[in-house]
Amino acid sequence: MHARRLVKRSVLGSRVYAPPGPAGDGAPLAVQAVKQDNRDLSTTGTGTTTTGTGGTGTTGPRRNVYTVLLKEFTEEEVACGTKGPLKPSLKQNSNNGFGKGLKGEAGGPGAPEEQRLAEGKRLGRPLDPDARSVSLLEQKRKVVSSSIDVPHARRSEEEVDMDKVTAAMVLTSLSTSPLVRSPPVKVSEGLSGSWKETGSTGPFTPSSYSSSGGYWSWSAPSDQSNPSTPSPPLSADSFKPFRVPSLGNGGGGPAGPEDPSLDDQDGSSLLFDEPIPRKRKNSMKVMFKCLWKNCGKVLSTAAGIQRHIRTVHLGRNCDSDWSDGEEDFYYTEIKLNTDAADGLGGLCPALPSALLSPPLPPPHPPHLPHHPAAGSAQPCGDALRPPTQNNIAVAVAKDNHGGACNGRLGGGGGGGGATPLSRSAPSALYLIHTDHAYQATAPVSIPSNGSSCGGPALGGFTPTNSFSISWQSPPVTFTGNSVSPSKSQGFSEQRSQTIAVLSSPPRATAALSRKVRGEGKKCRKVYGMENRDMWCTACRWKKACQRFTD
DNA sequence: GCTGCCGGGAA
DNA sequence: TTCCCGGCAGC
Repeated sequence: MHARRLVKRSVLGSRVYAPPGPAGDGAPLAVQAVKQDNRDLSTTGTGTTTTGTGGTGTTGPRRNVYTVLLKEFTEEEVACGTKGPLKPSLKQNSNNGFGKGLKGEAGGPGAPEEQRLAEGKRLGRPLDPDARSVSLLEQKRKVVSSSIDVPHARRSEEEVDMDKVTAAMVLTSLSTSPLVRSPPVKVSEGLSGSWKETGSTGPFTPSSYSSSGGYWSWSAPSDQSNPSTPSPPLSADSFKPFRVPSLGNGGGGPAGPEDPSLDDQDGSSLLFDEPIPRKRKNSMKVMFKCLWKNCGKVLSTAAGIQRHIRTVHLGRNCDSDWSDGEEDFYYTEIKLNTDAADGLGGLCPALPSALLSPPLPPPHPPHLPHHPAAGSAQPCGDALRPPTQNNIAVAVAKDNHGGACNGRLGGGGGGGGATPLSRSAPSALYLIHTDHAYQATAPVSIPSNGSSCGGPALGGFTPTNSFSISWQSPPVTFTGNSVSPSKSQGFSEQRSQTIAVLSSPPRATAALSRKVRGEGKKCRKVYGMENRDMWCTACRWKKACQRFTD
């Protein structure tokens, strides 16, 4: 059971980007497992990433150690799949679907075994702990490591990048997101098994928005194939923070904790186990906006926007509903707050109006992958690679962050969401949900490290920034570069002013304005308590005497 | 402790 | 708007 969980959580087969640097300039990496019999766990130092994987608990006295390696592949290897370890998965999966890919890979001698193993686990049957386990592990290793998602036969660089991004995000989620503690079990499975099948036959249940399956979703129901995960099925909403790739509003970073905002309500609730107010959720209307340059078309359904992108921008056959998910990166989700009472008025206080006032830059549709400005606007993002056609990660991250603070904030900089809709609709902003308590008293501190990271998207929140808002306690902290240089100044200045106003002690002003106590005779003294009815009205009311003013 | 009066609630 | 009162602050 545990072993299986580990396997499922394994990143084997995932492709990730190495951080920009001398060694790995974003070169695609594949996580592979190398079996090393009888090796001590502590000696697995060959790989970039090491981890003791499953099997240690079921292999008996003889321990097999698997070293997870990050292997590098050239663009050609990844994109063409003509050679190298990735080839099998590419070929096998090129028939549109992980599940199929998995099966294809497992089509060998190990497939039935794997299936039986799964079934056996499902039925709670004990497994044969001996050689069978070993072979199973090897098979599993094969299956997992080779089942790298290859969405479709049409294997363009963009698609490759999408996979990379997905893998990277998964890894990020696994390592950083507390939320992933339980859901993550599905990650590798999703990647290796049923991602692309979510829409149709796979065990995965497509999230409410995943009409195309272009983005990965964890909204897998209680994983029918894996009873070992007690986690209850999460609602589609609960996964919003994770569906970043397709959600422009998405909160923050690639996964979870960093992203506060937008989906804050969801994200925070997930992070802090706070129930999500139904009211707000119901008041949010979701729209989908095309991010294609100079387009900005807004549709009410994901399918519609995808079709739009597919046909209008990608020039694909409109008759075909087939989608490889590419469209997902060209539109963003916009939440419109339809609840007037809880809408802008309620939210604005959280973000001082001054913050919202900065002149909006000219509409600049955040054209994700193609937008040159985006890259120039965010020179820093270690997690972000230069804005090349390949770099969908940038788009995703930007999109998410823009969403995080979305709206006008997000609409800002380099490629934010300064689209007509985002500007006209207060919605984006809404993504920063606040509690009134916080609004009222919150001492707001915005420690900005003032790095060169001029925020592109709206505020320029980058994955490396930490943006945290506590909805429970007044202190609200914004850490990291939240805005672009030019904008940040105005932003911070105005903000500080606002803060000053907010924090100004009422008492102090009251003391200054408090009427100096009159030393003269007052009605009370003159008439005494007995003749109170002779007092002036003010005196009777304990107000400043109007009769004997000083 | 007395007194002036601000802030705010109730009618 | 009027009436009333809790509570703060000066003395």
